Amino acid sequence: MISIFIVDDHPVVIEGLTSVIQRLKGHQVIGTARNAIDAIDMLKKAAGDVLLLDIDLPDISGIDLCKKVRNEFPALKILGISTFSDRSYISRMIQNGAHGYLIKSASQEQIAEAIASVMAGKLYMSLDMAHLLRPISVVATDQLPQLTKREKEVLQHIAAGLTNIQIAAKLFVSPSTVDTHRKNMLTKLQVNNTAALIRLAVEHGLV
Amino acid sequence: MISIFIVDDHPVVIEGLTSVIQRLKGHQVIGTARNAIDAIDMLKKAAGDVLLLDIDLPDISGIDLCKKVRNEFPALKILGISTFSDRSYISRMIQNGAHGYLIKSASQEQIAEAIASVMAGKLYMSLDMAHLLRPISVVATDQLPQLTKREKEVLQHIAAGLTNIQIAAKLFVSPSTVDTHRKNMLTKLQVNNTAALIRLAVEHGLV
DNA sequence: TTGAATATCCCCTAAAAGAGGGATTTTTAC
DNA sequence: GTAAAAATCCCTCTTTTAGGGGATATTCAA
Repeated sequence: MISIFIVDDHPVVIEGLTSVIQRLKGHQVIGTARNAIDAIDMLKKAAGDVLLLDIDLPDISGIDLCKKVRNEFPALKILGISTFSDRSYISRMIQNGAHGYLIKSASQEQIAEAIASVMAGKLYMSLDMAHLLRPISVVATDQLPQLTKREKEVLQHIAAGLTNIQIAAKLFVSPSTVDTHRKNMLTKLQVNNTAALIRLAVEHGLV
Repeated sequence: MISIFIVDDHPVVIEGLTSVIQRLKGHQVIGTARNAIDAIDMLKKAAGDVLLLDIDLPDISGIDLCKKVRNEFPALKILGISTFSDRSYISRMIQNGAHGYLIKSASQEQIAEAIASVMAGKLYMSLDMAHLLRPISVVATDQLPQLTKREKEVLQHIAAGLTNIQIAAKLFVSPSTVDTHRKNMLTKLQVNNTAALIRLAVEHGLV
């Protein structure tokens, strides 16, 4: 008997998923929660085998919750769920330890298959999602020189197309400061202009 | 009986894969090729069910071959294979129609599983590869303003960190020309500096 | 064959970024 | 409590980009 816990802020979705899962042989829903705090509390009492986790939650994002759950309940398999439009979050879920991703409009068969896949220790990803994925750069992200918090902030704004002066205004610092951060990033990452910097940043998921 | 065709320029790899597959019940290797031309020729005679396709081929890249095979043999399931270091090509394979991706160091079990997955119409992706994937931008790439061939060339070089003068030297044109292309791209893509341009380009896989 | 798109080249000015340098304060970690 | 790291700020000078403008040859499709 596979025990499933559902976290989603939409009661309708919880209803729907629960009824689909109840119809599956050998599967049971052992609990549901509508926000992250409740979810953590309830999981502490009974974690089950598979967690269906919505990406949009009222308190903290499903992505952060995913990371937290992975740390506290390493045995629990996590399947991210969301509507189609949230696709840009899929991989952040996976990078934070999710074992697969399911769209809310999935069929009963797909849901069963997804659960079976993650229980078997595999990644579940529907084929129509596959083409939306592209690999991050060959150089592992964790062997990149570390950027400081402030540098990352500046980087975001550079990537958004802002100039040093605009960034300075946003961060309430002098343009000189922004310029210094920018130069330090160029040095750290061994590139010599913005184009190469942004390319590196986007390819490594820093932006 | 599942028929498998192997394309790889390394005889050792063909040997290895063949012997692994021969040991699997219900699987047979119906042909092998060491380059794309031979592969196409032989596939026309007997295509089989699954194509194990190396990314590095001497004549045309596995990625292009993948696209070609998809058009000519739509029923054939394609599993990309490569060494670990080629991971940056994985998704280009998938975007060109591959049904999964296998590393050459995969175990017999993983190979069997991959074949079974693609035969079942599913995507096969080993979990340790999953974290290397990130979704492409939410905005569909095909609804982006079209760049011309020359603009794309210039874009590549900008993304590589070259200045207009350096690009001009590479393309044997005047720096003014490069500058014009650059400005046209900024206008077309509605961004106002290089940072935003490169971000857009990388996120949409233009680079 | 003719017009639109593409590619090529030039001018100008102003703004922004890159490459050096140095310096101080504030945080953080040991 | 101290040393290292991070964040802040400033200077000069040069190179590169951005934002205007305009012009001509070529390619390509209708």
